[in-house]
Amino acid sequence: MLHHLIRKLEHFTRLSDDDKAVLQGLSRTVRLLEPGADIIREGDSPEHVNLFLDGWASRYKQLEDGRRQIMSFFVPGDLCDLHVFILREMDHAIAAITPVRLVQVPREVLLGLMDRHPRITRALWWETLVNAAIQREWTVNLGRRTALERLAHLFCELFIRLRAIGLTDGNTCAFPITQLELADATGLTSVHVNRTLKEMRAAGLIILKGRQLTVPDLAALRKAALFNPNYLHLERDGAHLSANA
Amino acid sequence: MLHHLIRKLEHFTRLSDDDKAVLQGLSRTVRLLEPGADIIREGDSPEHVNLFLDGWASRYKQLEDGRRQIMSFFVPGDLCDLHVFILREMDHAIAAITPVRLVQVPREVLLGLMDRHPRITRALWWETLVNAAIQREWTVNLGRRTALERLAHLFCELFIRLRAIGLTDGNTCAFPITQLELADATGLTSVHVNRTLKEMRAAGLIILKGRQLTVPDLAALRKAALFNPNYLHLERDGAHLSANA
DNA sequence: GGCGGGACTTCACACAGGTGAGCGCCGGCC
DNA sequence: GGCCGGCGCTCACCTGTGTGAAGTCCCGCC
Repeated sequence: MLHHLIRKLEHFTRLSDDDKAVLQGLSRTVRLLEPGADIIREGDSPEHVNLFLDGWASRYKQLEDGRRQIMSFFVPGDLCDLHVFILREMDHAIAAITPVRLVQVPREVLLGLMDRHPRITRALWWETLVNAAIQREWTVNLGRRTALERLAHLFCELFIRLRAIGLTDGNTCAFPITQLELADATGLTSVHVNRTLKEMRAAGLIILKGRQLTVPDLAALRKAALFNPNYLHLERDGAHLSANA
Repeated sequence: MLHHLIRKLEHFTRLSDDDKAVLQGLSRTVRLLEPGADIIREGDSPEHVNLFLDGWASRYKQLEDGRRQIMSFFVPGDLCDLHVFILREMDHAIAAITPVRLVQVPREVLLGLMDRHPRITRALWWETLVNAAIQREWTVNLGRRTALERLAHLFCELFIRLRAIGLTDGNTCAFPITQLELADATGLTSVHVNRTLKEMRAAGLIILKGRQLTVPDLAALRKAALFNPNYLHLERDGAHLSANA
């Protein structure tokens, strides 16, 4: 059930069989959500940490006048925010993009786990730090990259994140994001996203069709995006995972 | 020495005298930096957690072609990243804006503290969550706000953060940021920042002169920025701090 | 197998913000 | 007390991206 999370954490550290069993033990109280459903709303009181098993979701904020910004995407194996329950209320919302299957980890379970399993705790800290780094990189993306670079960067990031958990097939992966959502994530309009995708397709940078993304030449896409993967803090392409790669 | 951090944490929870003494005990190995000096560089291996006692600093990234984005500002009482030392290398740099005085907290000290002082630990988690929320808000700022709104939002945020640690004087605070730095933080050019500041001054939203910011009407500035302070997760304007406000 | 709605695509036009350059002020330094 | 460099400020012009609207495609549903 939790193989995506485990596989991701193993990019940072080796986990013992016991560690893995403990993590697997988290998977009670599974929650299912339909596309478009809110997982949590602004103003709600966070009670547990959400862990995504399957499906994609987005974290977003909406300004009073309707302008919307997606602040991050969740893919399988992602954790919401370690310790969110410390906060009194959510300052943003999270919505399912595709059908989503997630585990709600109660605070006591999480705290107990962090109390007793130092290796897992360190791995979860790593996860937290990487998420912060991703958020910072998005800041750079929105602040200083052009439309084409922004989109290329997002494609690179998501492709590599998915590859790290084994959800790519060669140079292809699922990509269930609409152009409107891409616009809300990159600070553009859907019209301009459309124009720019056209340009990227013409340049042979991506093939994007039927909720599937193909990256014919990752190096070229990286270059177009000024993409530097260091902020994901993966051990060089999962070197120590080569056994089961 | 650490009153800014303590004052900030007390917006989240009451700390015992013992807790405060423990925090004060952190202040060894103080480091001094000149304006412009790098506190840590991209590629460096983080060895300890930096805690800012005095002065302002910025976290930034530079693209290959020189475009620069400031991803956050550090003010007194701010912590760099709890547990950074878990990562092998920095994915960005941090530079002093003014003369900076900071404490380098070694990993063992920090881990020991988090082992023995649950209340402090919870407060530090809160700090971490708030920093993540600030980073997300910057994403919204860059993605969906206009130039004037972005600047107004930044002024609101910094004013309120400074007020939370007692570094405002009425509706005035220190503001040692150049227009170029403002541009790098808001994803604009310095020319356009200048234009926009002119407009904001004309509208009576701010008085900015000689490294000092005055906010004649915070409510008006908030409105202009579409600013919602919920993401800072401060107890309503330091309600429980009223004793020493 | 037709209908409806969401997603994608395109167009003509508008404007926020970028570009490159130049000037003046001010404070630090020899 | 003069020089120098950083910062603030302005200008004329340019362009990347937004706006509003409309048409098409495709898939799920009755």
